[in-house]
Amino acid sequence: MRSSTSQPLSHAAIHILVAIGVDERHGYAVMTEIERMTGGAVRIGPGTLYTTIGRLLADGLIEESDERPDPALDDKRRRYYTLTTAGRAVAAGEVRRLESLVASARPWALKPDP
Amino acid sequence: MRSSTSQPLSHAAIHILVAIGVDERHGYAVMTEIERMTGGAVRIGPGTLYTTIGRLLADGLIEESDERPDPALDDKRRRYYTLTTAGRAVAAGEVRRLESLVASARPWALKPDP
DNA sequence: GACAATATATCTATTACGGATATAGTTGCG
DNA sequence: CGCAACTATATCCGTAATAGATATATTGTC
Repeated sequence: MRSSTSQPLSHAAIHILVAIGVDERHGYAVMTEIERMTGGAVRIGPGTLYTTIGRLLADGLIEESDERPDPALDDKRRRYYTLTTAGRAVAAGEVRRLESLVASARPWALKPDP
Repeated sequence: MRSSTSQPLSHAAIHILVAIGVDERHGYAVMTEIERMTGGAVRIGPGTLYTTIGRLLADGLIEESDERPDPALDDKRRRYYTLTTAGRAVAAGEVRRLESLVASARPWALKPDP
């Protein structure tokens, strides 16, 4: 267990938290959204996806919501997740960390106009 | 081997590339700089550091430079590294990817004025 | 009903990581 | 000088993270 730390999240965990933070989602949608959002550059397979979701649940960073969409559009196999307050805080911390990493790299890594 | 792909770099590899990109550095300095730059939040141990440097060398993303600083300030054990052209390109790609990740998260993760 | 796509879940092999350990050069100081 | 503490690189090993394969059930479509 590695609960409740301020340590950096894993690669997969960050993407999953961000995907769920943007909008409540079920697992499979998280997987396809990450691929879509990154233009196919980041691909989380089912193995990583569901084990990471399990860890995030255990750590209290996400939780399953019982709100279901319109039954006509629903699928009973789905499990929808939202960020917890803790999850939002941890995600914000990670985002700030990434932001400062990007800030260090931008000057030399990115040209002004590609 | 995982050479020459456009796949995301590992957590450690990104930080090492950025640290070297900011300024030519030797291994130990990379380690301490990453800790300093992240305010202690990210810590790369020697095990991860030197194995990752080895991989980055093998993949041609960094190279050892023979420029040495003022002999008075030098230490012959040190091995200095710089980014290769390929390394700079890969790092830039990663930075852009992180930038767009941050952009997706900023609206909901970060408050306007902290 | 058949069939493909969606959705979750688990197993296993590979890779990444971090701490411990080893070794050696460097610096500072009495 | 001689010794201790720190710097620096390197490897080993146990643990964690990841990806792919597989299994199984549900849903949508023809």
